[in-house]
Amino acid sequence: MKKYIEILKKTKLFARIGDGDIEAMLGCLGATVRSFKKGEYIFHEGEKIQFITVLLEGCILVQRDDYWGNRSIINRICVGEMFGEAYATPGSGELLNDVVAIEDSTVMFFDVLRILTVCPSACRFHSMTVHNLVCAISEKNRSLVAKLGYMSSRSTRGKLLAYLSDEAKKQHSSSFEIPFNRQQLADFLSVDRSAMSNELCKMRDEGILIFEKNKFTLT
Amino acid sequence: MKKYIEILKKTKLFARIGDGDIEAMLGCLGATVRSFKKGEYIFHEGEKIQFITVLLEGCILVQRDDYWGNRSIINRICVGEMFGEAYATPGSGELLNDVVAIEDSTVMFFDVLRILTVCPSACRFHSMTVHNLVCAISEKNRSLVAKLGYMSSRSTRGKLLAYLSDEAKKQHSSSFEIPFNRQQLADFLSVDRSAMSNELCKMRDEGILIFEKNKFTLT
DNA sequence: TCTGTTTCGTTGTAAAAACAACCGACTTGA
DNA sequence: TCAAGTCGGTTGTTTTTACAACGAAACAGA
Repeated sequence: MKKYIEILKKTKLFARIGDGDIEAMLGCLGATVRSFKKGEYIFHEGEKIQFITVLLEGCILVQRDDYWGNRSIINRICVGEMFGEAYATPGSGELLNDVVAIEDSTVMFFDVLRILTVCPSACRFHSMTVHNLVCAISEKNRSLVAKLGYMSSRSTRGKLLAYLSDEAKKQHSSSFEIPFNRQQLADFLSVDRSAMSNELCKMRDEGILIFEKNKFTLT
Repeated sequence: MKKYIEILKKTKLFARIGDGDIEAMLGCLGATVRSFKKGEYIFHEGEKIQFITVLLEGCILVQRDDYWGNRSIINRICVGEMFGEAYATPGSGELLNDVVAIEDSTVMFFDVLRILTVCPSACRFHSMTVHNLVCAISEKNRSLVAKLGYMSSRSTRGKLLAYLSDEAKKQHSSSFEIPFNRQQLADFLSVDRSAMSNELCKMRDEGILIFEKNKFTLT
């Protein structure tokens, strides 16, 4: 466990909690660790889960394949980020998405009930963790609304511009890298890959942007 | 305040908290009430807010108009539901949407900092409220993911079927009413109203569904 | 009752997206 | 180093959507 403290202290869930305290809390929260190979599923659609999870190593996609095989990528989880939190809370139904490792990954599981109900005052940082949890879920909520914003554009170009300009803003630079290859970006924005590729090249020819692989510059 | 207790006790935020205790908490949480006329804005895009709000009377839309005048409806808030919670938490940026009353409405405001940080043990139901808050935000989160699911369909028909079948499931009946008129539904699904109207009629002619105004039956 | 407004279906046209198929550049690994 | 697989761009065709415009029905208010 100890070797993951450095990662955990940078997460939203354990913000403003000291190293020693985090270590003490892991037991209190019933934390467990598991590794997954590239391509392995961490959760399946339809599952009921009671774990909040934090990614310690690797990379994970939250996605969904519909009846006709169209894949839609909801979110990409990077090291230190949380997932599953919305489906772990009491009263939530089954998972609506698959969660799959796209690199060899390590994941830490927390029983959500122990976060929400056990020893709210006995463990001195417990209430801070709950506070952090509220903020983290809120943030996830905002990023979902942002994604709805990209997807509500009627055209492929509109979706691309909405996403790319938001990404530039987030990274405080008109030059930035995106965490997707072309197929993944298309699945993320729910558009056809070739049509998207086409549109990107058109925009490049019009001088709106420059790109090379997954590195983009808005001009 | 007293007359709103009946509504508040049915909300997610005050679940499992008794009438008397709710009344006592309103002061502790610094609750205030304000009324809005139909068409009035409760919050504007770009605002910074620190209030969690509960709708006591009326009806509210969370929406956004883009540069070209395309309106996109994120969510419809009914009596007893909460809004603004994702943008009220510390560290969140400005509001990404407008919040507008589409009927004469009454809203209760709670200072989020007083929920999250004041008297976590002094007030005996405070921690229960925080627990409720986590669950409520999670639920909002899931409904956003569900909406992403509708919108990730490539076709208008796919979006309609995804939304309508989900609504049927939610209301436990193949006959149900939706809370939107045609234009609002189109804005909610980010499609053209006339194209959507067209598609609905085609589906009706194919025997997939029946509808009359905002009452639908899937067959 | 008259009038203006909202709502919803319908139509035709132009634009855009999906789809399928293919190619070349690169990477991987046996 | 050869073969297979991945990735991204390109092209042409078909389907779908957006857009604009109109009309009928229902409704609200003076």
